[in-house]
Amino acid sequence: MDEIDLSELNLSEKEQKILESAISIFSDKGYNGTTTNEIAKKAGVAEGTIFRYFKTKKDILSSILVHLIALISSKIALHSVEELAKEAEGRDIRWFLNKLIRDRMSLVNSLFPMLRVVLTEATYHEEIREALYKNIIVPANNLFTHLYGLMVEKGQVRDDLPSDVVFKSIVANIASLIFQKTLFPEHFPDEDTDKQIDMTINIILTGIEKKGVK
Amino acid sequence: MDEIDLSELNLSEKEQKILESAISIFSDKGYNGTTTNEIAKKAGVAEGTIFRYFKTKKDILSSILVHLIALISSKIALHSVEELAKEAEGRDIRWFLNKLIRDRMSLVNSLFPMLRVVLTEATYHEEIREALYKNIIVPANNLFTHLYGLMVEKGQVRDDLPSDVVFKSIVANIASLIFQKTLFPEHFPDEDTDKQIDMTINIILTGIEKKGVK
Amino acid sequence: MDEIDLSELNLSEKEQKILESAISIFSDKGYNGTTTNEIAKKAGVAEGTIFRYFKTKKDILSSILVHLIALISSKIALHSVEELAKEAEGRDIRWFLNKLIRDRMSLVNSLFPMLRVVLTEATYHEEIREALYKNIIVPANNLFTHLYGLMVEKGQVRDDLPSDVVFKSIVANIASLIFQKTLFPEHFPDEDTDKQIDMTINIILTGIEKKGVK
Amino acid sequence: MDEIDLSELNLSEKEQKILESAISIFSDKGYNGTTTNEIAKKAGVAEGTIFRYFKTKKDILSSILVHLIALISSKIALHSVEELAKEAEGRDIRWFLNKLIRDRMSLVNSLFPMLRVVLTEATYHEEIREALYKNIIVPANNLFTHLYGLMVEKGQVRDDLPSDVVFKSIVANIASLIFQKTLFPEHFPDEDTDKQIDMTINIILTGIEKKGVK
DNA sequence: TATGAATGAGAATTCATTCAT
DNA sequence: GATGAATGAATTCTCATTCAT
Repeated sequence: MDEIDLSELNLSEKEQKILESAISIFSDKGYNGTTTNEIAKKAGVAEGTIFRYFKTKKDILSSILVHLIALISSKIALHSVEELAKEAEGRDIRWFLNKLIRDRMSLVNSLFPMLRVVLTEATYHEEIREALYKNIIVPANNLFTHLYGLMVEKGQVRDDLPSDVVFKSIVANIASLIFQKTLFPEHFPDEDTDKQIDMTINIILTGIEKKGVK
Repeated sequence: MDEIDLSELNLSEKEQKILESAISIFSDKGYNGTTTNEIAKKAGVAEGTIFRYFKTKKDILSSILVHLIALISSKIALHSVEELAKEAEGRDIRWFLNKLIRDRMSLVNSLFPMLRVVLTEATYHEEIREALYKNIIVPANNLFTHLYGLMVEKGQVRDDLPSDVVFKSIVANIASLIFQKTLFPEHFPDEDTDKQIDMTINIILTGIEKKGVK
Repeated sequence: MDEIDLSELNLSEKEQKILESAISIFSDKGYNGTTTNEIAKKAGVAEGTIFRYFKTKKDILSSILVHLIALISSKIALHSVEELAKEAEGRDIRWFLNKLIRDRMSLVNSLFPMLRVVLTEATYHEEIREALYKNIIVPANNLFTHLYGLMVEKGQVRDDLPSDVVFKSIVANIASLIFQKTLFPEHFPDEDTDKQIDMTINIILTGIEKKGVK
Repeated sequence: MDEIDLSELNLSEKEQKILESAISIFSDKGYNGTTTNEIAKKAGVAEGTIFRYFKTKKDILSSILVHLIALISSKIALHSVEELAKEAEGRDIRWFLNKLIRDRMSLVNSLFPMLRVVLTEATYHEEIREALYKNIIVPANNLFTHLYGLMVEKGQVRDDLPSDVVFKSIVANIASLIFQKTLFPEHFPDEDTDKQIDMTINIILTGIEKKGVK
C-alpha cells in the first residue's frame, strides 16, 4: 500500500511528498501512532520542513481529508459515472452493475490508504464525519438515486425498494470485499476475488432465496 | 456509548471498572489517543492501580481482545443460535432470517464499544487480526455454513452459492447498519432502523432484480 | 552468595528473614536497584510486613550496617585474633601470617554479601563511611598494630615500616583476592586460589626484589 | 570530584556536557540513585535533550564504559609505558617502579570518577565485567608480563613468581591507596600520600620480613 | 500482628513544535 | 526556504509507603 500518488493535485513537490508519506504511515499505524519524525524521514525532508507546509500535525490530517474529498468529488462523482450511464444503454443490467461495481472498487482501491486514514479518524471526529457525509455520501447517494431511477424506469430493477437502502447494501458489500482483501490478504487470494465479486453481485441482484419454491 | 457492562466476567471490581473505562475511552478516542490517566480518572482509581492489574497499557488492549473473544465465543457461537435452529423448524425463511439478524445485531450492538476498539486496532496489528480470524470469524462461518446447509436441504435457499460468500454478505450488511447508526445517529433515526433492516433482509433474500423480467 | 546467616543475632524470625533477603538482593543488584517487593517475596512475607520491622527502606540498610559492625566487632576483633597470638608463640612467621590471612579471608568471605552492600553504599554516604572507619577500620588497625609490635619485638619483621602501611597493604591484597574470585569466578578457578594466596603472602613477606643482587 | 574532562574525545559540546555531568553524579550517587533530570540540570540542557544523544539512561552508562576503555586503551597501554621501558634502561629498579606506579596512579586518578562508576556497576552487570576484563585487565596484564620479563632477564626481580600474581598485588595496592584517599580524605592528608606510596613500593619490593634473620 | 491492595509522587521516555543558523 | 538540534509538556510506568481488614 505504498503507491499513493497525489500528483494530479497541484502541490509543491515537498508538500506532495509529505502528504504521501503521511498517508502511507497513518494508514499503517494510525494517526496517533505516527510521529512527525517518521513522516519527515519517509518524505526525505527535515522534520521542521513539515511545519512550513502544515501548521500542526492535525493539519496534515485535515489536508488529507480535503484532498480525498477533492479526488473523489472530481473523479468518482462526475466523470466516469456519466460515461457508464451512456455505456449502460441497451446493455444487460448484470453486465452494467458488474462494470459499475468493479469500476468503483478499483477507484476505492486506489484511494484506499487515504480512505482508511480518513475513515478511521472519522470514527473519532465529528467534523470529519460531517465533511464526509456532506461531500461524499450525499452526492454519491444522489448520483446512485439518479442511476437507479433510470433502471427502474427501464424495468430493470425492482421499484419497491428505496434507492438509498439499495445503495447502502451495495456500498457495504464493496467495503466488505475490500476490507477482507486488505486485512486478511493471506486468507483471500487474488484468484478468489473475481469469483467473490461475481457472486456478491449475483446475491445483490437475485437474492439468496430459491426461486419458484416460494 | 457508556453502558459497557463486564459484570458477567468474573473480575475484581477494580479490574472491571478499569476495563470498562478503557473500553469506553478507547472507543471514543482510539487506543493511542487515550491516556492511562484518563482511564484511571474515569475508573475512579489511582493511575498506579491500573498497572497492578495490567502490566502495560498494551495489556489493557489485549485483555479487551481476550474478553471480547470469550464473550462472543460463549454467547454467540453456542447458545442462542442452536435455539434459533430449533425455532426455525417449520417457519417461514424470512421470519427466521429476520430473527437471526436482529438477534445478532442486538448482540453486536451490546458489544459494540469493545468491537470498535478491537476492530480499529486489528487494522494495525497482525496478531489481533489473527486472533479475531481464528476465534471469531472461522467459528462463526462454520456455524453459518451448518445452518445454511440445513436451509439448502429444505429447499429454502439457493444451492448454487458458497455459504461463505453469503455469510460475508450478511455480515457486511449488518456491520453497515450498525456503523451507520453509530457514526451518523442524527442521519439515521431509530424509527428508520427497523424498516432498513426489513428491506436489507429483503434485498439479501430476493435481490434487487425485477422478477419475471429476466 | 545466598547463604547469609544472621541467626546468631537475636532477631525475630521474620526480621531475620527480611534482613537476609535484603542483603542477598542488595548484594546482587545494589540498594537502589532492589525493590521492597522483591525483598518481601524472597523473605516470604507481605510487603507491608517489611515496614513493621523497618520504618523505611533506608532503615534496612542501616540495620545491615549495624549488624555487620556487631558481627565483625565481636568475631573478628576479639575472639580469634587473641587465640592466634597465642598460637603464634614459637612458630614460624610465615606459617602464622598464612594462618592469619586465611582466617581473615574466610571471615570476610562469610560476611561478603553484607560487606559488599555496605562498602558499595559507603561510597555514597558519609555516615556509613564514618561508622565503618570508627567501628571497624580503627579497631582492626589497632589490633594489627599490637600484633605487629609483638612481631617486631621478636625480630620477625622489619622495624622500619609503620604498621598501618603494612596493614593496609595486607588488607588490599586480601580484598583483591576476594574481589577477583567474586567478580570473575570463571577466570579464577578454585584450585588457583590457594596458590595465589601463598604467593601473595610470599610477596608481602619477601618482596619481589631479587635478593643478593642489590 | 567535578573536574571530569572529556574534551579529548571528539564529542559535540552537549554530548560532552551530558556525559561529564552524568559521570560526576553517577560517581556521587550511583547509577540508580541518579535521575536524568539531575543530569540534565547539571549539564544545562533540557531533559529531552539527553535522549537525543542517548536512547536510554542505560546508554549513558554504556557510553561511559566505552569511552573509559578508549581512554585507558589509548593512553595507558601504548604510549607512556613504552617510554617508561626506555627510560628504565640502566636505571635503578626502585626508581623505575616508583615512576611507573606514580604514573599509573595519576592516570587512574584523572579517570577516577569514570572508573568508580564503571567499577561499581561492573559489580552488578556481567557484560560490563567482561568488557573490562577483555579490554583493560588482559591487555594491561600482558603489558606488565612483558615488562616484568625484561626485569627478570636483567636479574632485577625474582624469577620464581608468576607475573600475573605480582601484577595483581601491585594493582591491589594502587587501588587501595586511591580508595583511601577518595573515601576518607580527611583521614589521609595529602602530605602522607607520598610517604605511603614510597613505603608501599618498598613493601612490594622488599617484603616485610626482616632480612638476615631468616 | 500480618496482609496486600491501593496510592501518588516521581522516574524515564516520547514527540510535536520552535527557532537559530 | 530548509534544516535539525533543542525543547518541555505530556505520557507511561515504578515503587516506597500507607492503611483497612
